[in-house]
Parts: sequence; structure tokens; C-alpha cells
Amino acid sequence: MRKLLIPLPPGFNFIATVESHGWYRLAPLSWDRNTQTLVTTEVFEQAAVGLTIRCSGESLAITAASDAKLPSRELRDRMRRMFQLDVGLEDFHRRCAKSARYRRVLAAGYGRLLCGSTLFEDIVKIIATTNVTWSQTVRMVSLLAEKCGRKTDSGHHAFPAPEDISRRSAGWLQTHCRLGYRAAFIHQLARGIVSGEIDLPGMADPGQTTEELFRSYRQLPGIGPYGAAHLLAMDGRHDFIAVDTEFRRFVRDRYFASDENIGDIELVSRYQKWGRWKYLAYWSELWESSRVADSSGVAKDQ
DNA sequence: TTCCAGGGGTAGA
DNA sequence: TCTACCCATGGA
Repeated sequence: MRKLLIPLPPGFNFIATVESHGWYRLAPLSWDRNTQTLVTTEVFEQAAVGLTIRCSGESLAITAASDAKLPSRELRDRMRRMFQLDVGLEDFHRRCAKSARYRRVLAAGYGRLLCGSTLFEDIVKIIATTNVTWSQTVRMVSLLAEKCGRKTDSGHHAFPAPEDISRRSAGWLQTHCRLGYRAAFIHQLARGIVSGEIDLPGMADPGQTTEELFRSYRQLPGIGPYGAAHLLAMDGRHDFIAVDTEFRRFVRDRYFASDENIGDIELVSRYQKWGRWKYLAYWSELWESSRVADSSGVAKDQ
């Protein structure tokens, strides 16, 4: 099997999902908007394999760059996570349809956030977004893949597995991947997973309530309220808003005349009416505003 | 030189 | 529970 087709849910929009947030700019992903092709590298049975992902009609078409045999079940599971294919958005879309501002979001098929192919990858990437500029995040993730990830014959690196990271020291990661103080968190996370102390599959049990999952994620090294809310969003749970400098700036500018005195509680309350879709409502506004900026020639930095 | 970015951990109140 | 401080890094 060199090529796999995965049926897509109704209303799925490939470009809107890939460009849903900055993840498509992080290794091992590479996105060509002109050809609408997402390229990545995944590891199957210890071997790195280059993958090309396109949208073909009502399906996602994944093609292996080599003649490597791909385990269809595993590949399917990873793609379902990456594109949030199991997240039901009907309720969110019904709410969007009631608002003139959100009808454009609905029409564009926005609502699924691009994720890593594993929970581990997303946790590490979220840690790499904290308290740094976006360009530094891109560099850290790129170095992590380059220095620790497994490599294809053509020289492309996959995102490292916990085992690949835990065999390095925290000091080595800090020096070679420029992770700063985050190196200790990422190393502790990887080592905990390898030793069995941290059980990510158990943690991702869909039977948990969102509050339970939020508390579980907060136990992870380097994951606080922001990171836990971000991880929940990657599970398709948008009850909590990940408050960061970007959120504060955007909401203050849009709703509070850029008033620096408005606190987080008031900023978050702006989305209270969205119930379990609070964070996605914010993401949608941010995404929609970036489309407007694009069409008016304003450059985006991410 | 100083500030700050898609924050988190910790000690002390 | 809340606040203050520290944590590496690199671009502006």
C-alpha cells in the first residue's frame, strides 16, 4: 500500500484546516499553498517515510514518497488526529449560521485545527510556543526534528518520538536545539513517557469530562492553563480559552478599543455566550481577520 | 542595553 | 487563591 484514501466529513475544507493556525509552519510539516500539498515525514516500524497529503474530491489522499509499505490502520489513525476528522462541528456551525459575522467562517469550512500526528508531538510544540516569539518556536521545533528525529533516505526528518528525545540529556537538548529552559520540561516529559510514569494514551481517554482532562494535562511538565486549554482544543474541546499575549491583543483591539486595563476575566467573558465553543469562536475570529488582512495586502507573521 | 514573546513553576502571603 | 519573581533565547 503506497497510497491511502480517507473519506472526509461533510463540509471539510482542506486549506482552512491546514492553515487553521501556525502548526503548518512547524517541522516536519511543509505546506505548498499553490499546489495545495502538505508534505510530512512519519515513522512506521522504526523507519521514516515521506508522505504527501492532498485533498482529492471527498477524500484525503496520502501518498508515500518511497515504496515503503504503510500500515493503513496506523496511518489512518494519525491522519484522523492531524485533521480532527472525528470532531463533530454541527453544533458550532449551527451557531455560526445565526451570526452574520460568523457566516463567512461557516462558508469557509473553518473549525478543525491542524494537529500533530501524536499527542506527544502537540505537547512538545505547545511547550515550544511558550514565552518566545513565533520565529523562535519554528526554529526550536525544526532543530528538534533535525537533531533528534529519524531521517528518510532523502534526508527529511520526522518529529522525534519520546525515545528519540529521552536518550539525550536536557543539557544537550538545550544546547543543540536552542530550547532554553524548556529543554528540562521536554526531557522530563519524554523520559516520563518512556518509563511509563506518564501515560498519554490513558490520559487521552475520551470518556473523561473536559474539566478532568484539563486537570490531567496540567499535570504534564511545562503545561499550565494556556497549554492545557490548547491541548483540549486539539481534542476538539473548546470550553477553555488559552489566554496568551496574542489573545489579549486581539480581543482588546477588537472589542475594548485597545484598552490595556481590561483584565483576562473580562476578555474571556466576551466569548462566554459560545459555551463549549468559546475557544473555537475566538480562533475563528482570529482566522477570519487574518484572511481580511491577507486580501488587503497586510503581511502575516505566522 | 532593554524589552518581550502563542507562559510555567515556585515560594510566600 | 493570588502575586512576585525567575526561568533561556534572540530579534527589535
